[in-house]
Amino acid sequence: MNSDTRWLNDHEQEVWRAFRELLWGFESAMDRQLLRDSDLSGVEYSVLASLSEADDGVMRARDIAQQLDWERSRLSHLLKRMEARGLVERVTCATDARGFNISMTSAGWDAIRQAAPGHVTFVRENVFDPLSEAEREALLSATTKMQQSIRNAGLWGNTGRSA
Amino acid sequence: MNSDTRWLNDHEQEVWRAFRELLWGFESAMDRQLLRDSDLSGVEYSVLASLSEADDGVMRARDIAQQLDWERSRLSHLLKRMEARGLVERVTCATDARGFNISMTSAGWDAIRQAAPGHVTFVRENVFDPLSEAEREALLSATTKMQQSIRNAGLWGNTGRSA
DNA sequence: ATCGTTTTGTTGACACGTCAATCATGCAAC
DNA sequence: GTTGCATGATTGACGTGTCAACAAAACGAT
Repeated sequence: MNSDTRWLNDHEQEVWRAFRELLWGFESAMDRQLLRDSDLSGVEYSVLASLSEADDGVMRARDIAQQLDWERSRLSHLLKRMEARGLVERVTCATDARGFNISMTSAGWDAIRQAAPGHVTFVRENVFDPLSEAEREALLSATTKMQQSIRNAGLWGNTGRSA
Repeated sequence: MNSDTRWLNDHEQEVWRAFRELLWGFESAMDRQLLRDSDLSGVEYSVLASLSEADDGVMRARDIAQQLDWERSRLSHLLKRMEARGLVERVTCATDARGFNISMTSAGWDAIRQAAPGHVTFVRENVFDPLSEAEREALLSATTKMQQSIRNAGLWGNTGRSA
């Protein structure tokens, strides 16, 4: 991987730079919109959105982590802060004394209900509206392929292990 | 923005989910590769790459921040760590007593020279190789349009102000 | 039953980012 | 030249992520 490195030509540089810029900027723009309109951070929104898809707003911590493809410790740290903010509650689990059921409080429900429309609108206005149908399809196939390639390289996800 | 929210249909959900997954996963995979092969974090690499493009490996901190579109404080914190690691040095600036010249040490040069091939190879293998020419073009136009849209919405970059 | 392993989750140390406050310098207006 | 504002950079508080170490319960084999 030394002198036979296939460096990027000018046009590739341009594509790469645009993609890279979007990569860091999109997330932070989304967080900014969320924080501005709803006082929820992006990660908090993710957790609440997962919970809201469960029937009663209750999930095992393990399942949330798996669904979001997060490390357990990451979730644990966040839940501690969210519990302190009154968005969720940890409830000991009846069927497994190790586990916890994470339950959305009514404040959590309020927060996600209030935040969702603005979030969806952000996605619609900044992803779907600006793109042609062909571009949307290309975006899907391109992202899928890149992800698959990274997976094959063993570099995807939480430190390799599925966690 | 309430009951007239245009929610996502199933296919849009699929596109969005794939894009979102890539958004967080790509960066972290890139960081992982870099850390594994070169003991540099992604942000450290960015700074060193910027510096390496200046003739002598010296830039004003302000210019680095501008080029990377970072907040000054972010750069300042990072430079403190990088200086502690011996990758760069802060040198007082002759022409402006407020400013600092950031200068790459020889250890910094070594690090970036050692890391660059693996990084470029990562990009080549996980972005360009898996995509068709049409997909590469669509990726460029799609990312450009999304970014432009976010800019128009006033949500791009460091807290709005150009910093 | 007990031993070893896996699963579930927490904790602490540290890297990293944002925000608001601070401080000194440059600079322009008067 | 001093007043006022913009610029360059740092700091501290705090939210966030990773990693490694840990503890306790569950489970599977014997």
